[in-house]
Amino acid sequence: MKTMTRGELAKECGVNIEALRYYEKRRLIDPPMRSEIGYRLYSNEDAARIRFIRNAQKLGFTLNEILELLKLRIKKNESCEPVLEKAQKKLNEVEQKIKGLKSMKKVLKKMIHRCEESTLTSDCPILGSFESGREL
Amino acid sequence: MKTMTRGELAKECGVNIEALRYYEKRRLIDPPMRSEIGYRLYSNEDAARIRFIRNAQKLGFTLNEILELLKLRIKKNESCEPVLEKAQKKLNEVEQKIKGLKSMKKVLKKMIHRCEESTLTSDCPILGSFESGREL
DNA sequence: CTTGACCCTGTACTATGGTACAGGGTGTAA
DNA sequence: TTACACCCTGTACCATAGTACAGGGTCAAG
Repeated sequence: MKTMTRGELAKECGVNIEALRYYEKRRLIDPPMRSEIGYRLYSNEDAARIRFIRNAQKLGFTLNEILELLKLRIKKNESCEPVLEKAQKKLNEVEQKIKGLKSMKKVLKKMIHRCEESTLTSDCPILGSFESGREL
Repeated sequence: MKTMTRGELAKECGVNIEALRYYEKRRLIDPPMRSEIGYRLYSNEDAARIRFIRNAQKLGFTLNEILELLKLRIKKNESCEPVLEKAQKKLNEVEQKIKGLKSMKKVLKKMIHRCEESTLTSDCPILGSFESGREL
């Protein structure tokens, strides 16, 4: 199995090298293997995890929430129930977020549309459409 | 026009009273009118703004980004161009976020589905589907 | 055989987004 | 008229999520 050092992984995932140590401390990634002289050796799975973390953060999840997401898996001979429940809850959250973003998208599109239609010298009739909040 | 005090607005929007002062300092809301004895008097538009801010935060926008969103409007006799450009950029961001959330939703749904299908004593075949990150 | 580019640990500092007083004013209700 | 619930300002503190050293080890190239 191919392994990476901390610097390599940081580069590959576009994160600061110190963030990797921080994620380890926060238990978002397992303590990686170590080389003979004590260097961390990361796997491709670690890289996938880091990318997952960054993606989820951009979508508005906190590190604690991401930890919960990452723990959502079933071990052999254990009941699915608790995982199912959490997955259901997360699914709801995700659907709410999508809904919110879709409203935002709609308003932005309307705005762009109106901008493009009006001539540059006339005023755009958008004032008040966004901050009214009624559409979110 | 009906006005609200700080406490009333905070209650209505479900935010801490001090957050309102903070948003004012960060220029996310305009300095509100004051009563004779110096109390802040907020309008319904202020309330809408506060709700917008909270919504946008849940969707992963920072206060600076939200400020940009809120500034996206066209004043009379000004060119649409710069606003159009920013709106376009924001639209892209929003669409990316939706895409990411949809992937997450797909994985969660698959998980829930598999959980529901399997009997409680058998193992769920999910191990590794999520943290691989390939689906995001 | 030392210089440079990595890595290690521990600890301190930072930015963002609040939250919590302290010390003081106002206005109504008992 | 005083007690209480509000409001004001300023400033200090807090959690989260990093980021940046300091002080030290390893190893390959010049």
